[in-house]
Amino acid sequence: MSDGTLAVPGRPTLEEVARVAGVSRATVSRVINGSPRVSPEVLSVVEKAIAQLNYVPNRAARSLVARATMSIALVVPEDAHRFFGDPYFADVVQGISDRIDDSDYVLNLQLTHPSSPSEKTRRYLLGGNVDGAIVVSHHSGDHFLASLGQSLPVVFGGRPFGEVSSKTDYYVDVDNRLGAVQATEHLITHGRRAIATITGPTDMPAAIDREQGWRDAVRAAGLSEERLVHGDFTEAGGVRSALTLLDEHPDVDAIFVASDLMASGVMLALEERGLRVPQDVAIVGFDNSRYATRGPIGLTTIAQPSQQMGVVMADTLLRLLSGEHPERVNLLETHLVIRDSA
Amino acid sequence: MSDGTLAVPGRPTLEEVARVAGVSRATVSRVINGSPRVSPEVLSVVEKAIAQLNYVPNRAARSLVARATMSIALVVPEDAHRFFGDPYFADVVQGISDRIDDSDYVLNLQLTHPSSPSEKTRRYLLGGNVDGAIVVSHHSGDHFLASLGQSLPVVFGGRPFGEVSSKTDYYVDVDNRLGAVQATEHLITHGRRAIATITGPTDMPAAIDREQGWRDAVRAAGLSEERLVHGDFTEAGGVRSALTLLDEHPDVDAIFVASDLMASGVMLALEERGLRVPQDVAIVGFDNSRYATRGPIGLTTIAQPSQQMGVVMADTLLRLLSGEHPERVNLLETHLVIRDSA
DNA sequence: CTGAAAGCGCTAACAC
DNA sequence: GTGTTAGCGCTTTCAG
Repeated sequence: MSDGTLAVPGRPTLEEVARVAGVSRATVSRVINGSPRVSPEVLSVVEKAIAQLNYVPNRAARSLVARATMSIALVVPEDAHRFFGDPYFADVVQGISDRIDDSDYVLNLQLTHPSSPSEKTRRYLLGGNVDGAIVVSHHSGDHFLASLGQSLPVVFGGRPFGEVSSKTDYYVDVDNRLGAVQATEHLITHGRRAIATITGPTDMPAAIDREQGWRDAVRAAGLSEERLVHGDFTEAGGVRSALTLLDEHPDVDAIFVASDLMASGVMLALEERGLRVPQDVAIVGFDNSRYATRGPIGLTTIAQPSQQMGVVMADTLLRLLSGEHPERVNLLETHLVIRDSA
Repeated sequence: MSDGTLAVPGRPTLEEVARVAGVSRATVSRVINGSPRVSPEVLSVVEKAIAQLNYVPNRAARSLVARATMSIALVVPEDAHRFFGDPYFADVVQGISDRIDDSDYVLNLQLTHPSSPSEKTRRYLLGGNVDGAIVVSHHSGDHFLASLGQSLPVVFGGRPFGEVSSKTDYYVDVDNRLGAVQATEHLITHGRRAIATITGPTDMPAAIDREQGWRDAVRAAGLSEERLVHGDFTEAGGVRSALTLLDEHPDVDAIFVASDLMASGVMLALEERGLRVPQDVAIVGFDNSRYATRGPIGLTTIAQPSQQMGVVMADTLLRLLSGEHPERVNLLETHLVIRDSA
C-alpha cells in the first residue's frame, strides 16, 4: 500500500461478467440495458454472474460512448452560509430534487464562489461531466455562468443578467417587480406614506426588479423614493440595514423588505429601537418562507411558489435534454399573504 | 431540431486541437497535462489552438484511462428541509468545501432519501463517478451506506452504525457522550434536580450517545432518568417534544436538549407555557450554532467545532485517496459555552 | 522532444 | 438470439 494504490478491490468489468456467464460482452451489455433480445436462460445466467461479482457498470465508459452522463448539475454561486441560511434555497432544491428523482438523471450540487466559479468548476461543467445545468442565484459579473448556455443546456432560477434575447436563455422566475408593487400598494392602501425599502444585493436581478417595483408604486402614489437602503439577503444584513435606515430616515412608517429573512432581521432591529410593528412601522416581506411565521409577529409578505419553481426548473431542463422545446421563460404567480406586520 | 438532438455545438476533441496545431494527439495531451517534455514553440502553438477552439478535455475519456475521476461525493441522507434547516450542516459543508477547494478534486453533493439511497444513487456512487465519498448524518437501517466503505474510500461524519472494528470505517466525530455529560453536570452543579432530556432521532448514533451521556451524569448524581422525550433534531420537533415533556413531567427544572435547533423550539414552547428561562427551567443545548445566540435569551450549549469537523473529514478522505493512512477515528473536542439559559 | 500504437470499459451496428 | 467488430476521447509506453 505504500505504492500509492488504494485498498479497494478492483471493480469487476463487463468482460469479467461475460467470462463468468460464458457469453459475449454484447450479451451482457444487452442484459444490463434491458434489451428484449435476450433468451430467458441466458438472461438468468448473466444476472447471476452480475450478482455474484457485484458488478456495477462503469459510467465513464458508458458515457464516453453514449455521449450522455445522465447527470445534471445544480450550480449555486453562494457560500455555504448564505445558501443554507435562506429557506428559499431549501424550497427550490427540494422542488428540483423531487422532479429529478422521477427521472433517470442524478442531481449533483456544485457550490461555487459567489464572485466567479473556479477553473475547476468550469472544467467540470464543460468537461462533459453533466448533460445540463440549473443555475440559481446568478450574480452579475459572472460572465462564465452567463454564457454557459452556449455550451450546455442550462436553465436559470431567476432571470439571468444580460440580454434576455439570447437564444440559449431559459429561466423560471416570478414577476419580482409586480410582487414588489403588490407589497408596496398594500402599504399605501393602509395609509402609510413614508414608505422605505431594504433591497437585496444590487448585482442580482431579483433584487433590482423588486426595488424597481417599489419605486414604481411609490412614485405612482406621489410618494418619495428616497428612503432606500441596500441589503444583502441575510438576516444580519437586515438588522444592519434597518438600523441605517432608521438613522437616515427616522420618520419611516413602513418598509418593504426584499426578503423574509432580511425582514426577520429588520423586526429585531425595530424591537431594539423600541418601535412597534405594525403600529409604528409596518413591514412587508418577500418569499413567504418559514421566517414569516417564526417570530411573535406574523410577517405580511409576498408569497412566491419556491418549491414549485424548483420543479419547473428541473422539468424545463429535462425537456430540453429530451429534445423538446419548453418555454424559454416561465413566470409563476406571486400573491400577498396578510398577517400581522402590515 | 425535431430529431431529438440538442442545440449544443459539438465539443472539440483533442484530435481536432492536434490537427489545428499540426501536431500529434500525444503532444496535445502532454501540453494539457503540463508535461515538461514539450518545446516552447510547440507549446505555444498548441495553447493557441486550445484557446481558439475553446477546448476542454472530456473527463469521461480521461477518467476511463486514468481510473480516477478527481471528484468526491458528499452524501447526505436527509430531505432538503432538514438539511437546510440545521446550521450544523452548513458549517460542516463549508468546512468540507474549503478543504476540497484547496485540492484538485471537485465536490459533488448528493441528497438522498433518509431511509435508504435510491438505486440511482447506488449506481452513481459505485459506478466510478467519484473516487471517494463523505457521508454525513448516517441513519441506522441504511445498510448500503454502512457497507459503502468496502467498495469505495469513505469517511463518515459522525460514527457510523454497526461494528466500528470494520477495517474500512473512517470517521470524524466529537465525543457526544462526554458532551452530554458536560451539559448535564453543569445543570447539576447549579442545583437542578429534575433534569430532563430531549433526544435526537433514535436511529442516529450521535443522538444515542448524547442520551447516554445524560443518563450517565444523571445516574451518577443519584437523580431520576425518567424525564426523557425523543425528538427529531428539528425546531418544530423541539416545540412538540417540550410540550409533551411538560405534560408528562410538570416538575422539570432543567432540560438538556440534544441540539440547539431543537432548543430554540423548546424555548418557544416554554414561553407559551409561561415558564421563564432559566428561572423556572434551565436549558442547555448542543452545537453552539447560530440558533444559540439568535433569540432574546442566549443559549448555554455544548460547542462542537462543526466547520473544523468538515475540514478534517475532507482531509482524511483526501489523504486516503493519495494512498496515505490517516487516523481511522478523529475525535474533536467539545466544550461548554455558558450564556443565559443555564 | 515528438509521433505511432495500444487500450481504458462500454455500446452499437452488423453479421450469423 | 448471440457474437464480432469498431470505435467513443483520452493517456501512455515505446520508438525514433
